[in-house]
Amino acid sequence: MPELPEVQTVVNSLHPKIINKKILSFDLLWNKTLYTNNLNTLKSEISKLPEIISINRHGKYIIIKLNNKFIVFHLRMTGYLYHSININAKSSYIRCFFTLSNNSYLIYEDIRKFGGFYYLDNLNVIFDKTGIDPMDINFSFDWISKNIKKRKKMIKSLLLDQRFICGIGNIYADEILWLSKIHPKMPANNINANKVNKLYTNILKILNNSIKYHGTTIINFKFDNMKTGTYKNQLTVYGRQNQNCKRCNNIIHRQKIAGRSTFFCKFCQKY
DNA sequence: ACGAATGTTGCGGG
DNA sequence: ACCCGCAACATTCG
Repeated sequence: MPELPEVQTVVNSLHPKIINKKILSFDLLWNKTLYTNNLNTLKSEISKLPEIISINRHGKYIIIKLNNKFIVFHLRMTGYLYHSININAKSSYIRCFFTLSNNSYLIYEDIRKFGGFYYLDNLNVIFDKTGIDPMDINFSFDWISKNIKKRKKMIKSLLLDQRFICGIGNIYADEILWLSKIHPKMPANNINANKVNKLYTNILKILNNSIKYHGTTIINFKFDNMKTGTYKNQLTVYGRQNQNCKRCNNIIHRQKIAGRSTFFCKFCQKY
C-alpha cells in the first residue's frame, strides 16, 4: 500500500499537528512494532519529555526527529499513522501510541502487523539500505543514466529495489513503465537513452501527480482522520487486467514478474 | 469452504 | 549479481 506518494501524504498531514509538540509517554500494544530492541531506553528517554523537531520522509520511511533521537516508521502494507485528540476504544488495530502535549496522541494502527518503527541515535541503518530518493536534488537524468547502465536485472525489479531508488512500489512501478512504454522485463542496461529519459521524467511526473491526489487508496491506505487518496481514479494500468490499454486499445496483461503482480500492455511496452 | 492473493521487506539458497 | 521462494499477519476474493 504505502509507497512514496502515500508516505508523503502522511508526513504532510502530520506535520502541522505534531511539530514542536512534546512526547509525554509511550505505550506499546504489539511488541514487534518496535523494530529496535530498546524499549527500556525509549521509555526512560521519553520520561525526559523530548520535543518533536521535524517530520520528513526518505523513500517509504517516515522520519520524526526528536532533540537527539529519531523515530523512523515504516508502514509496510497496512500501517496507519495519525494524530488524534482521543484514542478510539473501538479501534482494534492500534499497535502503539505516543501521548503528546495538549493531551493529543500520535497513534499507529496496523492490520497485518508488518509495519513498525525504529528508535535510533542516527539514520545510518536507514540510509544504508536505501538508494537515492526521487525527490532528492541529486536525482537527475544524469544520475539514472549513469547508474542504470550498471544493472542487468529486469527494470521492474530494479524499480522495486529500494537500494537503487527508494520510494517506488508495485503500483507506481507499473504506472511508470506503462507511461514510458518500457516492458517490465527489459534488462535495465538495455534501455536506450531516449527511454531512460522518459523513465526519469515519468518517475517524477507520476509520483508528484499522485501526491496531488493524496496517493492511491485501493483497500487500506488512510491518512489523517480516515481520509483516503484518490489517485486510484488516475491509474492507467495497475489493476486493469483484461481491460483495454488506454493508449493502443489492446488488452492489458497481468503476469507475475519479480515475484509481484505486474500489469502491462504487450503491444505498446515492447522489449 | 478454503486456498490464494494483497500495495513490503528481509532472508536464505541456488 | 540476480532470481526465487518464503516468512511476518489479517482479511478478502474466487
